Amino acid sequence: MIDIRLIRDQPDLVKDAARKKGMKVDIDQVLAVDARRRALETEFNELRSRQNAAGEKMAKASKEQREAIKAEMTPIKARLAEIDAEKQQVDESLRQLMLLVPQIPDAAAPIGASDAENVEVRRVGTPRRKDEFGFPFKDHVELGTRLGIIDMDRGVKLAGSRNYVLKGAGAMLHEAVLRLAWDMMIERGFVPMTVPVLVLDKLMEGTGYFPLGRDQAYLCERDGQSLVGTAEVPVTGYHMDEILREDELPKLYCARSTCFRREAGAGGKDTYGLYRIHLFDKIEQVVICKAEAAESARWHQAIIKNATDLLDALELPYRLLEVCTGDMGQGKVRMFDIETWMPSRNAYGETHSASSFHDFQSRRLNLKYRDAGGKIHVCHTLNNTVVASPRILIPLLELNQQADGSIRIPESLRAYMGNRCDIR
RNA sequence: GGAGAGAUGGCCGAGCGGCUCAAGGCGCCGGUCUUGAAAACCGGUGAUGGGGCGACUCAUCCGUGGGUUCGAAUCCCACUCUCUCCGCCA
Repeated sequence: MIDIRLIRDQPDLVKDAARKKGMKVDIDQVLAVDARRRALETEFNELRSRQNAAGEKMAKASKEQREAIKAEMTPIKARLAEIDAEKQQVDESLRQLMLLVPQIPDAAAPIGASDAENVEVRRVGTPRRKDEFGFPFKDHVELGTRLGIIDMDRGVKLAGSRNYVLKGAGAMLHEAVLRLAWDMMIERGFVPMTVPVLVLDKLMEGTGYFPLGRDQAYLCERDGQSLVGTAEVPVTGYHMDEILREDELPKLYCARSTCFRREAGAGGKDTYGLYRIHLFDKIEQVVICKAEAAESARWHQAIIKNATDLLDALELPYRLLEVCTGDMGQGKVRMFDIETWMPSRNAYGETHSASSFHDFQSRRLNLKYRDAGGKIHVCHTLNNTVVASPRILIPLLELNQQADGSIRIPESLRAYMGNRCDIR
């Protein structure tokens, strides 16, 4: 949600944003409905004012006067009922329209139509191609299956396509990367939380996943709840409907959650292995900060660094991409993806996504703060993956494979793996 | 799942059809007093939307949504949530 006053004052700016993001939204319709809403409100307020005045007189009126006032109020009452009915409809349709309006992308964000136009910022580490291992390369599925730590077939047997089972050292490695990330974030001052993963729809709407991303979520419609695709939803929504004090900002949170994604529309894309799956676990970092672009931008860099530091600790090669307007999504001002090198794909694959929303989520969530002078502002929010597993196991297993099919465990993970140095 | 109680401003809490434009207290802010602080005393202190350059002004908000009424925090209905007891249970 953006400030409706911005649409009133600079409709072209908003139309331009929609164009850059490749979104269809009728801004003129928004303006028309908004104008109607205000007209109704003005009339309503006027009549209500008269009704209130009549009510005061009524309290100390004689019997005859009362009858006169009643008669006078009858048509006003009827008109108020009419206005109220129309206003409810208009309010709701305005709300629905506003939920579709995009956030204005940052001027620095590359303009483009799809992920093909994302811009590489930098590469860190040296990618190794399949033929550079000095022995026959095996992908993560083959490695994991041979070692008995990944079981794709039984995952599908239990839960259908895009499901899997990790066992033994595979389950341990999954847990190890999450623990490493968890401990690192706590050390950096982020407050760890456990949060609900089945949340009310208004939280999905508040964080911007509904209505446009509704088909990506598993719905529990009977209960008005949905399974989250990321802990970002409950963590960012944690302070919903609150007015925080400026001196308690920024709020730095991290949470682990299981993430549920329908992957609707993915069709037959990425059906192989642990890449695109319906369920995974993730440590997510969320920042709620003051409504200042520079402050937001600083935190954006900080949460990106948290993620790249983790990848460095895992000894994985990656690249940082700035996501273009057409690929960044409705709510975002600016967005960076981190892609980690995955030899089996012979490419970098997305493992992290760092987004800055400015006030987009906070407006939907009614999340504000009061500054020292008592003035109220809408917060800014940001989030980024710290680590998502098992996707991260793809490069971790593939890049650490050894000639005999065993897996070397990076040093940073060994403490979480019973001090083992390898999986064999 | 069964029975009962409750939901009021940042917090506690009164109000149970029209002097409530929500009492009182706490907290917070400002002032007086004081060497300074505390205490005491005085004053102020919500959100949202509309209108106005502005001092302002109008409306809405007492869990949510309906209803009764000239008028609802107050009466009626439904729902949600919280607490207590019982049952079940990781």
